[in-house]
Amino acid sequence: MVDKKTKDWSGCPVRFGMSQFGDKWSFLIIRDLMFKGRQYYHEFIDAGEGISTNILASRLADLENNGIITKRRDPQKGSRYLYRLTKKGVDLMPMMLAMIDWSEKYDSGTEVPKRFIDQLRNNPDQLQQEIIENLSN
Amino acid sequence: MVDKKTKDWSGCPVRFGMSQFGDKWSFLIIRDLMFKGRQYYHEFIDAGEGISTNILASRLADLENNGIITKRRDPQKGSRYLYRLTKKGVDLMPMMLAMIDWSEKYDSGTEVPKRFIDQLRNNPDQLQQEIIENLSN
DNA sequence: ATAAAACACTTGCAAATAACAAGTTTAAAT
DNA sequence: ATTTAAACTTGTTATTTGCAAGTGTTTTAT
Repeated sequence: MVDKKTKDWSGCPVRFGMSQFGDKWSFLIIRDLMFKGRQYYHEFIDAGEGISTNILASRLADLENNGIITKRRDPQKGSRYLYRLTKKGVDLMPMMLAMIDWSEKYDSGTEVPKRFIDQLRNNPDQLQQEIIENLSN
Repeated sequence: MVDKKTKDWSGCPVRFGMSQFGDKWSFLIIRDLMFKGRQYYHEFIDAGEGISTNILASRLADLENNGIITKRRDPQKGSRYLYRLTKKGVDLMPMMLAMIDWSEKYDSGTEVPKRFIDQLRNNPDQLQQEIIENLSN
């Protein structure tokens, strides 16, 4: 559970954000959903970040409770669930992109494709539109 | 320590960000420095978020090691230290502003001044300049 | 010059959280 | 009807956090 004690805290927008998605694993799940095309439980597990199954289940439940993702049966294969960003989740994109921009600037080892970072800096609105269109609905 | 195991991880910009400032307390310290004019240890303690002294000391050391803040003696009062954002720290502002924008949109209880949020949405560059000018150098 | 106060930590310990491994449940395919 | 796959859940151990109290350095007061 992310920031259980202050779940209902309100007033400061930074603290509100932290209470909604403010831990490492939540950020990585949102990244997977937003930029990597991952949408199944096993894809998050296999992403290679080393998240434990109980923590993944807990974070997915938190994000769902906070209205950032939805969970439903996969119509193609009913034994598994399909996780998707809601509008509220997609609206985190400017923040995620700002973070990517910053990291690309300060981490020499970052691996953002040149085309991505160029477009992020020259035409962020179009980049965002393209990413949104790529999210299956 | 924030994300000790993956301190030197590189490749993914989101994960890099998480390794540099990716926990609740680091975000709140950056918020204090960036928007609230706080720059002393005791001001972070007194901010009312309930951070423990050991955790604050640990996070300040992490942020300093990561080049996001600097620590020096206060020229006015040598018994205390002055914490400041570096350029690298100030460059987190777009991300922080994007987060504030999102929270204001989704948290009815948020308390961002109307003038701030209007300017954020209409003229973010100017808002940013004003905030930077307010940071004492 | 010495003692007291302010400030920024540091340490020790109990409580909470996360990681790891193994087991359970539900639906699908055979 | 049985087996397999997928998504958890549970139990245990390790790590991190929160809390209370103590320490070291610099400033202020006497």
